[in-house]
Amino acid sequence: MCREKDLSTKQHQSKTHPRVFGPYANQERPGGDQPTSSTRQETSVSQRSCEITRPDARLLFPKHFRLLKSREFDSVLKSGRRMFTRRFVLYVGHSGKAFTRLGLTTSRKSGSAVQRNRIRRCVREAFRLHPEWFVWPVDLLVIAKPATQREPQSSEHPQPREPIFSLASVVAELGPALRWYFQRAQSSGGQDDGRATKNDSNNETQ
RNA sequence: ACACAAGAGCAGGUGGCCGCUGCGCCUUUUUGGCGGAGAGGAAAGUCCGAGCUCCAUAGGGCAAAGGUGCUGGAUAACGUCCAGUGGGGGCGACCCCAAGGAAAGUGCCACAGAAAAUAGUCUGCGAUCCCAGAUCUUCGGAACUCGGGUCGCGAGGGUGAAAACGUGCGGUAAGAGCGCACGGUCACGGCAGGUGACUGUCGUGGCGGCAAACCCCACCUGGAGCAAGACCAAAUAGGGAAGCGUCAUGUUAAAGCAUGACACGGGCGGCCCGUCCGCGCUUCCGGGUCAGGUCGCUGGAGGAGCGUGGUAACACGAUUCGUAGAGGAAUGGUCACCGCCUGUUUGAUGGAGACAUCAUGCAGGAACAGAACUCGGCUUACGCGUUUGUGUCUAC
RNA sequence: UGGGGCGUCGUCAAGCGGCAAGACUCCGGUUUUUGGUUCCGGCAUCCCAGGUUCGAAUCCUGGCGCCCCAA
Repeated sequence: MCREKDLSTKQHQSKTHPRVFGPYANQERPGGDQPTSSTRQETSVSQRSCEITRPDARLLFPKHFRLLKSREFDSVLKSGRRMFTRRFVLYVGHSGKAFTRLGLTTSRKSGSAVQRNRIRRCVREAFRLHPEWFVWPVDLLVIAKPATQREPQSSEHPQPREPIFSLASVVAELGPALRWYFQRAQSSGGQDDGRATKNDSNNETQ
């Protein structure tokens, strides 16, 4: 756990976001193909400006697109693939429905009620504006990290105004992670490797 | 100009696009469209008081536990608010006070100090006696010093946060509230004022502090809380409600009826009175649990201005307004413009200058903080401008 | 949401009005050729702010933080 955190912070300081997940792919498949090199360079920041004023598609987010029940949360937590970013922990599991559902968890350690509302709204808006992230329907669970772990290099920054949540920062953080997930799952032969990836990730964390 | 005190207030605005949750209407009855609404002064902390809901009687008495504590009023109620009394702080505007009882009782007051509370004696003051010394002597003694014994005293020194009311005079062998005058404070009584706390005055008597130490006095408090609770559906599993206590005697063929006696255990979150329940049988069919749904769920001790009454809190009257209801938890994201503040560039005006005002460009900032049943308060967090008042300085 | 409990040195903690014990750690010194051990010394805003008291870690009030429980 702490080893991965050190890895992610070090990668973040070098400002190469998509390479955060590089070591995992190499470790799991030592002699395999690497198809992610061609699409690694395109980032979601360039697509963001045109998507806001896109007039052709309605980007709705009704209630049944969300995870509502406790056992739905438990099933995603038990059988989903776990990923880490700088401020979130992601669980991606199989959706039984024809659409992608989103679940959010912000504990009391991640800030006051105003900050928790801010985190949920930003993540929900990023989920709503980017349906092209999801190649097939999944159940996505986003857990916010505590405020102390969220900003590991805050002592080096003199200004305390830096860790404010904005939509652009959330999109820049979640987009590459989900794109890497779908590319790797597609290359390994479809959606049936949820168990295997979960076991692999557990082996890596130890 | 600076520093402060009190009061009332606001919580940047407008528009475009894309979204979320209720409500109403129309189509469809999966859904879609239109209209309109959508966080706060503290929504927070959960510190008090209530509404509302349930709990086997919330019925009485005693006790325990907890809370409150100057007076009068306001209020549904309050530990809240208003007005006053007393005390304290500040030069002042003004602010603060859990502010009953130490004369009901118990207890404590470390260290220091003689003594920390029925006063007492380390240094002391004084009287008297004894011993010794030296001086004077009319040889009888006189007065003094040192030491010791007895008695009286509560003044001075020193200690301490606090030393047995303070100061002055009298008084005495020495002294002492021992007496007197003035003053402080407390209790009681009289008179005057006030609804009252209390104030003024006179008289009598007294004089350590601590009750946010135990306690005493007066008053108040049943408990749990909307995840309370009600209904519906499904599954699981066997229980739930109502009636009947026992014995003896009398009567009766019996059942039954009447009278009398008696019993244990448990419940009513302590005890007593009081009251309810029991084992088994009979009759009836509903009952419990659960992040399933619906209701509870927002119109209420509601707000605004006006009039009347009241010093005020507040009350009354009529008018007017319509004001969030989520449930893994909505009330948002983004862009543009305007407005505010700070820093800075340039220009203009005023001025000797410092600097001030206006215009313009750039950069940055805009606090504390998110309803979970609802109200009345308290406390805490925090940005801004404004009104009134006080003090100091400078100028006229 | 509701109900409980606790904050004392870097850590574990005692102390319930009168000098803040102790153990481990750390720092400085001593012993030793050196290290360890031993010995000596040091290191506290008693979570914060007010109040009661002569005097507060303790008593009272209000905040802040942490932990636990019920669903």
